[in-house]
Amino acid sequence: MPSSTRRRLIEAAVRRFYRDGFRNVGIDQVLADVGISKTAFYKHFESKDELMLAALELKNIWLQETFRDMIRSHGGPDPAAQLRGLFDVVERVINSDEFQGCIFVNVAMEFPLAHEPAHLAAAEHKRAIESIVRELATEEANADDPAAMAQELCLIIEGAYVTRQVTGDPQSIEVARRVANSVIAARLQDRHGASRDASTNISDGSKRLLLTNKSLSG
Amino acid sequence: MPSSTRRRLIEAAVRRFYRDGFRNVGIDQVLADVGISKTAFYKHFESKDELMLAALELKNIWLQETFRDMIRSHGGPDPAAQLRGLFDVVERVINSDEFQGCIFVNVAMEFPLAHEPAHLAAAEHKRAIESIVRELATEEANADDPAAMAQELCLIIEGAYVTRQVTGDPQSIEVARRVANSVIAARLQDRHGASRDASTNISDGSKRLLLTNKSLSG
DNA sequence: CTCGCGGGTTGACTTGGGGTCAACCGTTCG
DNA sequence: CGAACGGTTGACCCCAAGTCAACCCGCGAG
Repeated sequence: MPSSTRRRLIEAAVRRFYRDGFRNVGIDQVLADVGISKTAFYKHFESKDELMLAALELKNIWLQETFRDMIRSHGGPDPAAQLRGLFDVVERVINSDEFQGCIFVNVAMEFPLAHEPAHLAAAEHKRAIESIVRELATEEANADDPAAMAQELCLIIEGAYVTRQVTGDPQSIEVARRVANSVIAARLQDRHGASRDASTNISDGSKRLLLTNKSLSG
Repeated sequence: MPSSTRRRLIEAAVRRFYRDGFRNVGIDQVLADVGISKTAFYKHFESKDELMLAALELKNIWLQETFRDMIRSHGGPDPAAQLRGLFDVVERVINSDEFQGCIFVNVAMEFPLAHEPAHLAAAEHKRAIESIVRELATEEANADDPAAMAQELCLIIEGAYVTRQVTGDPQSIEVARRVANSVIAARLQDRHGASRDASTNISDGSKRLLLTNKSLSG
């Protein structure tokens, strides 16, 4: 059993590191959150870096599950609407109270060199998300090239995250939706009457999700 | 006159901070590059933060100029090709030897809180780039909504930068081009025969730029 | 019962980076 | 000449990461 203290450390670390950035957070702050001494900490983790990696791991599986669940819960017959529903998920993430960008992008920027463990974790996470989107495109839509569409949608999602985070502009989801609609329209076969509404600004799924809206992070 | 030493400090700072991240770089490394003592440094700058801000300022004007120049030098009669030419610039940036993402995004991620000076500088830079793109869309193309198109293209560019930086995938420019082509096709009036080639994968301007390809950073 | 062990404590310590300070040096320019 | 400028050295402070020794407590097994 991973000793509930370890868990609590990881969770506190996620919160702190995500909000303030890894290098900006002293280990002491995390320790204060958990109510533990430094010496005790180093019996659970070898280093601050290892704590961060554990935090990323947690976020990684958690986010994949959340993404999958939320997409599934948007089950509808229309493949184009399904794909657009992706951006309802992104919207929830972006509009969550504590949104500070995608934690994996953040960490990849703090550790710019590709070989660093944190950077690798970020890359792996992105691959995982892309493969979720690819599944969706393959199974549920009549796309002419699901893999290409997944790449495109993921690039748009990244753009939405980072634009929102850097500029603070809450419009970026709407921009992303418009771009996504263009891409989806271009990629989808001309069935279901879904191909020619490329520049409608607001997805029809926008209002479907009105849940708690807490504690999300891309 | 800003005392060429100051300039050299800024330039060394740009290199170091960009490659390794701000917090990862000790001031001593920058000082070693320039060949100056710590005390001397603090006669030029109040703090490491101020050095970083100066470095961002330099990059900001430099990048704006570069962007403007490179776009202008792609002057051609076809508005759609003009807009697509934007992505030749992005491609050069992304494929430059020392590409490590957009330095402004990087710094905005290292300083996630919106009120921090570095974060503000990043936001301002992005606004400036967007207004350059908006100019282009307004002057040179028959876009139905230039402002909206500028937002969309900038979001795509961000997506290309960050995807490339996080995953290391050099394909991301091609993905971005495809997405951009969809958007441009959807946004452009149906003149010049430019509207229905939305999913052609490679822009025709790709090969036009074969210059030195050194020292660019988004 | 006691021994070991897991989880925790304290306090003192080292190392490294940001940043300060005092004192000194050489060139240039009015 | 002397002030101002750009530079030096070496000692110093503070803070955060990480180490170490010593101690405490509860608990299950021999």
